[in-house]
Amino acid sequence: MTGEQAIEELERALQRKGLKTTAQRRLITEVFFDPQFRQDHPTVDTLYRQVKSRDQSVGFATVYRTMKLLVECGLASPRQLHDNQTRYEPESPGEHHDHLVCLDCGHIFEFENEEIEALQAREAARHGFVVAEHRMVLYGRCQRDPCERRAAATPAPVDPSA
Amino acid sequence: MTGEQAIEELERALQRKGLKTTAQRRLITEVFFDPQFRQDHPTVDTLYRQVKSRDQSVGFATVYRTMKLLVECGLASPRQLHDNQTRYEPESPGEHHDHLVCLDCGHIFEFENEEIEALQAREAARHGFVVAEHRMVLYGRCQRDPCERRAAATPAPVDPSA
DNA sequence: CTATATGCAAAACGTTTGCATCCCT
DNA sequence: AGGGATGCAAACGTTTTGCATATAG
Repeated sequence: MTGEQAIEELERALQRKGLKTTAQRRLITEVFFDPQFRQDHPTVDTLYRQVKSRDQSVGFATVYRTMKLLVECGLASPRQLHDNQTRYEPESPGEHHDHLVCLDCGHIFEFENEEIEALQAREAARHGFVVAEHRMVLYGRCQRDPCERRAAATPAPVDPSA
Repeated sequence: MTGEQAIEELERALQRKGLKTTAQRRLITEVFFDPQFRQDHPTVDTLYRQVKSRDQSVGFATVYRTMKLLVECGLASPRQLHDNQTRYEPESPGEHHDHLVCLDCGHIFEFENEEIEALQAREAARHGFVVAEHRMVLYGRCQRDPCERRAAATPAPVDPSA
């Protein structure tokens, strides 16, 4: 979904809920759906800085409130990955993916595996559950260039338990 | 592992590290390994209150520090489940399990599924990863008595994204 | 015009840390 | 005796909230 499409969808959702379309909401949505963030799982702080650079007057709280709003509208999903900050990613309805986090460089990969999801559903059923959603994060070491070099030298900066 | 066994193991680990056995560490470990907590995934706050009820003088920071210590000694594992509080569970070496959280009553079940873990490893390998650890939480609805009744009546108190 | 949204600052939250004191070893 | 451990309170980083003001519908 492009930024423009996202803004349109947001406006439709706002109208449905009787809420207002504002310049801030449009701007934050546009920044969030910017191609540079598509794989980036930005934190609110990151988004705030990006937004601020385009409109100095936007406040912190507005970014927090707008991201919550995007979640409610189904346009974003919050994720708790490797640190204690909430990260957001654009949501494409019907699609689901999980995460692979590199313990050395912190890089985040995405994957989707229907076989695993089927087994999750079966396991849940064994306990009398119906799965509504799930979170799965695998922690390991990636083979990207900066990371391989770093792996030998410095200690892991990522705490998987955090 | 019983509380007594845990304390013994802790003392061995402390000695190995040149650290000190104290009444507080023993008490916190004993409380944490109390049968009432075995399935409970207590937060630091819960543990603190339990500990405090047995020894009024124990401080908050000591519970935090001791839980971190237990993690280092391999006696506890921190978990981020459905809220923003770190929960701890007793660790039995070599064993791993994942969690199933009821969206209605917040009850936490545990499960283990080697088939899923094998698929996770394969998926990671596909991306050039070796999995060091993983977190998997399934959110759904359980069939316990209070929960089934509640499901129809009140909204879900658990936020899976938190 | 009115309800909603905003920006700011202050509060809240879970957690960590500095420091004087205490107490295992 | 001495280094680690404790309790307290203050600091921390992230997120939420109260409130006066601004603005969309």
